[in-house]
Formats: sequence, structure tokens, C-alpha cells
Amino acid sequence: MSKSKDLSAKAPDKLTKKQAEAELARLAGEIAAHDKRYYQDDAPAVSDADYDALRQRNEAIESAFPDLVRPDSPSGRVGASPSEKFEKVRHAVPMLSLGNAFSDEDMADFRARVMRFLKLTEDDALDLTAEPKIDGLSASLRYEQGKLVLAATRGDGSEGENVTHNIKTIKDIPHKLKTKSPPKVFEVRGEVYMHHDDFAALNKRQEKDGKPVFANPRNAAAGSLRQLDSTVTASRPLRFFAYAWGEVSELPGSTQADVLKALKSWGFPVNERLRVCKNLNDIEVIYGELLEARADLGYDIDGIVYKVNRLDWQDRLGFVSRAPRWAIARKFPAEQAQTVLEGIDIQVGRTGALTPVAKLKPVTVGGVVVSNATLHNEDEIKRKDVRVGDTVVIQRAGDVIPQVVSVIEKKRPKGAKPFKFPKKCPVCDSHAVREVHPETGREDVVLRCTGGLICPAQVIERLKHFVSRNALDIEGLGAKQVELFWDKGVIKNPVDIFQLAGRIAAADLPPLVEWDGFGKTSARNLFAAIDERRTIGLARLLFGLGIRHVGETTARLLARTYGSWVAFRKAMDAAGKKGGDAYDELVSIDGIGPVVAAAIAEFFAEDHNEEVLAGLEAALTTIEDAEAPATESPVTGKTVVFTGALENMTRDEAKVRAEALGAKVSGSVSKKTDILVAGPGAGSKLTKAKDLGVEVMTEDEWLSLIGD
DNA sequence: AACCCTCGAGGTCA
DNA sequence: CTCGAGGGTT
Repeated sequence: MSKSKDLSAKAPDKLTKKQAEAELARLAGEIAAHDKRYYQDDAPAVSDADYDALRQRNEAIESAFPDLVRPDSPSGRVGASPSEKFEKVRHAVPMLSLGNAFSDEDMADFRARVMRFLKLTEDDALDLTAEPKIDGLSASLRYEQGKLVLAATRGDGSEGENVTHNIKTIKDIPHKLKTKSPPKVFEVRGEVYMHHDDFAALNKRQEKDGKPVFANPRNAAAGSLRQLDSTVTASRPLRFFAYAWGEVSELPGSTQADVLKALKSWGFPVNERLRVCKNLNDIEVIYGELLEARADLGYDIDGIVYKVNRLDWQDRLGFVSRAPRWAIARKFPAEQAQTVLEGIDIQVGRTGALTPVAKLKPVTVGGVVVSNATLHNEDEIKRKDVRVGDTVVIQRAGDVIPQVVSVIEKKRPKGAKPFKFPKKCPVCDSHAVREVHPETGREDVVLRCTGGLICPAQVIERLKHFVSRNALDIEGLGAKQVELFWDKGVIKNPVDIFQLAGRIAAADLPPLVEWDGFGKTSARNLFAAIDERRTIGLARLLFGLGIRHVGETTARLLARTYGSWVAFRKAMDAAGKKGGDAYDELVSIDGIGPVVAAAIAEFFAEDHNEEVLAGLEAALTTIEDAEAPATESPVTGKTVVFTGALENMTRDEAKVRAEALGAKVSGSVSKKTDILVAGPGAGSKLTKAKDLGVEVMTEDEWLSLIGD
């Protein structure tokens, strides 16, 4: 080692040929080892910068001694397997999440809700299937003509990652459906998980090999499935349970239970504890049974999933935002633990919100070590009377997020004083206030730093938000880099990001390579990523600005309403010139109320925001117009009112269907109404519609219009 | 009152 | 990625 150390200090062109040869051999070995640690063992041993330095040195020596380039030279592998990532796959049918129930009462509510929606009575048999909710990761497997052609992770529900190669290594999953007449298309959905015994054995092996052990089976399964090298996945003992489906050309049955039975016959493992519940009593009994059996199952479950068994009813029930109305997950009570609260930190968020975080003596709960937990706000601390030094009960809500449940007062040390929530921002020392709601006059629960632009914490958080994934999504510019650039005083607002490359080129700033954590490649990639975002979608930009109360959805709503950046700016400006602000215009948008409208109007009335916007307009090449709504139908954009009795569907169903087609459903007839769908017994609304000359149609006419 | 949305937190792996 | 609190909208 000492010999190579000498060499590594020597400039490439000062090396003798023999030394260069030795040095190249050493670098090849070392870089390959780092590659393996990083890509296969998920345990990088060096920083990216050090790694880059190794590669750079290798390249420098190679260029000085071109005839010595090794056949296994690391430079030949640049960008090959290491930088490859999983390809994104859009799910034909989104993979949704489930609503949660925590008690028998919640389950009764769920069942009642379903009955109300379907207009059922106790005489109608409402069967629910019940099965354990496996704690793993969901995947969607697409079979065409009975052959497995694509497998994807859930991702965000609409877009996942292509993990076909890895999925194919799982023995539970058939590559071909065991049936003579396979459907044209069938997407099987289920859970990839790891059995307790396999998990223990895997960790033993990891330990023996000197590799890090996994915290729990779920993480082990997730890590295994996301391996870039599928031979590694193959060596991991993954298993699978099928429980649902996505896009299908035909269904082998008319109930949930039937289809699962068919899946079993096709060669998939289906959980053996699947039951059908006829009534509330069955629902509660199976819960008790499963809770008792939980420890002996051999795999982790975090609850029970109940689904309406009849598929025609599932169709009628449809969805609320991202969850089906026909299914619910009954969660098991969370595991709890006790520990000592050693301190309370105050964090400052992008909107200035001061959030207290409990610093805990590390303790294991539900398989992971917890050392922090959010305390949400001042009131929460008061309500629970949490004091520094207290012994507290903590649990992982939904088995994920650590939270402080309660304080054990008996164990309180003498002299522990109630926590005094700071009245000033811990970062910039500005006053912290509770905002007052303009109409109700109620005070907000969160204290906010009033520092705004002078508060470094807020500015940095806003920058992080600007570059984050759902906003500008600048790759290579994450939280760490934002902080670095801020520390160096180089990036103070979004515009600075786009001027970075230009200023370095103009020698106004030192080249990135001279900075900590940047190598040649990472610098080049960063500039490329920034340039890529000089063309940006309107909704992303609006979201990225970080206007209070304007999240992804509202940003998209604004983008869709105005269509283009120019139109949007004009609306904000024109309204401003009249002496008022854009408020009136904004509140008239459906979905934007007084608070949100005020926040947006204020943002655009602010001079320093105007400055940044002008800078962005100059720096960006194109702000893309909002895309047209996804669905195009005869009723897109029309305002529809339903009145009287509907025969083929409930009012809620009708509303859901119409909205899915891009129509707006309203409760009362006005001159804005385009269509009134009138059933038997329609009264004043029908009269009013006729008066106003609104088009009136029957339920049947409506159904044929929307092509049902 | 139901539902939707923002906002912030923590953990793990790449 | 997931969750929960709490505010906003209808």
C-alpha cells in the first residue's frame, strides 16, 4: 500500500512507464471495488468527490500513456452499467392506495357507506372479502397471451419502475399462466415480500460476508427488488401473493373471490387466509382471529383488507381521489415503546412554520431505531404536556411515522419545567406569529417566522422546494447542493441557479471542480440538468414558486384555468392596475377560496417576487402551456345538474361518472348550467331550467350522450 | 360534514 | 415513499 501511496501523489506526466502501469492497475482494482460496493452492496465507501478524483486520475494517466490503457480500464465503462437506472412505466390502470379503518366502528361506517351508495338494504347480501394485508411492496405483472411481458413497481401509483428482470427471478411468479386459454391481457397485482425465516437467513449471510444487515423484512424485500443487477435479486429469497388486477381484457369470474381462485389456478400464490364476510360480526371475528395469528404467520402483515366481493358493485362504487370506495384496510394497533425525551428542536420550514421535533433516546420500535418524532406544534406540546427529560410512549403511526403518544408523568424527573415555545425564529431571530384567518378570525395553530426573505432557513427551504422533484426537478441539485451553494453565497434565489454556468464561464465564480463535492462529471451533469429545465411546464413552475397554499393540485388548476404563463401574468397584472389585486379574479375560480386567492394575489403584488419572476422570464427559454384535460368527451367542460330520481345510478355515481368525463357537476340551475338531467319527480329546477333555456334531457338521453 | 389539499416529518436505499 | 394534522373548499 505504501508504494502505491507514493505514486498517487505524483503528477501523471512525472511517472515512469513502469510506475504508470502499476498505478493504472491499482486504480482499475480500486474503482471496480468501489463500483461493486456502490451498485451491488448499496454501501459506498467513499464520497462521490473522492470517487470522481480516482476516475480523473485514471484518465489523466491514460492520456499521458495511451499505450498502457488496460482492457479492463474503468474509463471504458463510463456510463455503462453503473449509471443505468430503471425505466419508468406508466400503469394502464393506476395502482391505488386504500382508505384506513382503525376500529370496529370505522368498519361499520365503511359498510354503511357502501350500502348507502349502492342503495342496499339488509336483505341484499353485501359480502366482503377479507385477507391479510402483507407488509411488502406492491407490484404489477402484465401478461399478454399468458406470457409475462412486463413487471413494474407501484411507484407513485400512476408511474412505476420496470423491474421485469428482477421479478422474473422470483420463484412464486409464473412466467407463463397455467391455462389453455389465457386472456389477451391480464395484469396481476400483488405483494412482493420476504418470509421471516428467509429474512433471518439472509441477514446471517450478510453478516458473515461482512455486509450490512437489513432492518426488517420489508426493507430487505424492497432493497432486493430494486437491485440493478438481477443476479443479486435472484439470490434473495423473495415471495409473492396475488390479490388484485389492473388492466384486463376479460375477467375469470364475477366476484373478487372467483378471480383470486382463478389466479391461483393460473399458478399464483393466493393468501390461504382469504375469507368472505357476510356481516359485521364476520368482519370483527376475522379481525380477532388474524390479530391472534399474526405472530405465527411467518411474514409481516399490518392489517386486513376488506373488499366488496361483487365486481359489478365495485364498478358502481368507483373511486374517491386515489382510493377505491369498495375497499378498506383495517389496521392493527401500532407497536409502542418507551424512551426518554432528551430535547426539543425547533425547525423552520419553507413557509416559516416553526415545527418542534422531539429528540429521543434511540429506541427500537417495530423493527427500526427511532430517535426523532414530530411534535407538530405548540398546542400539541401543551396538550400532552411534554417536557424535556420526560419518559414518553412512542409508536410508529401506520407503522411508519414515529409519534409521541403520551407522557408517563410518574417518571417525570423533579424540576422538569413545561416547555417554553420560542416567540422568535431560532434561525433569524425575527418575531414568530400565529396568523389570523381573515374571515373566521381564528388563530392558526402554527407559529410562523416573519423573517421572510431575511430568514436564511426559509430562503433555503424555498430553494429546495423550487428544485424538488415535482417542481423544477433539477437533477444533481438536491438539498445538499442547495445548502452548499447558499453557504458560498452563490445561489440566493431561483434566478441565480440559471446564471450559475454563465458566471463561472465569465470567471465571476471559480469553476465547480474546485468546490467540495464536485468532480468533472457531476459538474457537467449539473449544468446539463439546469439547461434542460429552461423549458418547463406552467404547472411545475407555478408549484415551484412556493406560493402559500398552492401545492401541486392548485398549481395545475391555475395552469389549466389560464392556459399559458402570459395569460396568467396578464390576469395578475391587469387586476393589480385597477388599484385592487388579482383577488377577485382568483376567487371566482372553482376550487380557489378566499384564503388561497389572497395568498396568490399577495405573492404577485410583492415587489421582490416581481423581480425574481422577471429574472426567471429572462432565464427560461420556454414556459410550456398547460396540457388539455386528459379526457375528451361530448360533455367535457359542460356544467351539468342532476334533478329528480335517477333510475340506473345514484346521484353520487352520476356525479363521479360525469366528472371523470370532464364535466362539472353543480347542485343548482343557473345561467351557467349547460345541461339539466331530469328524472321523474323533477320540480323547481326543471321549471327554472326551462325559463333559462337550459338544455333538458332524461337520464337515458344523458347515458347515451356519454356513450353508456 | 365530507372531502381535498398542503405541509412537514422520518426512514431506507440508490 | 408514507403518514398525520389541520386548514380550505364546497
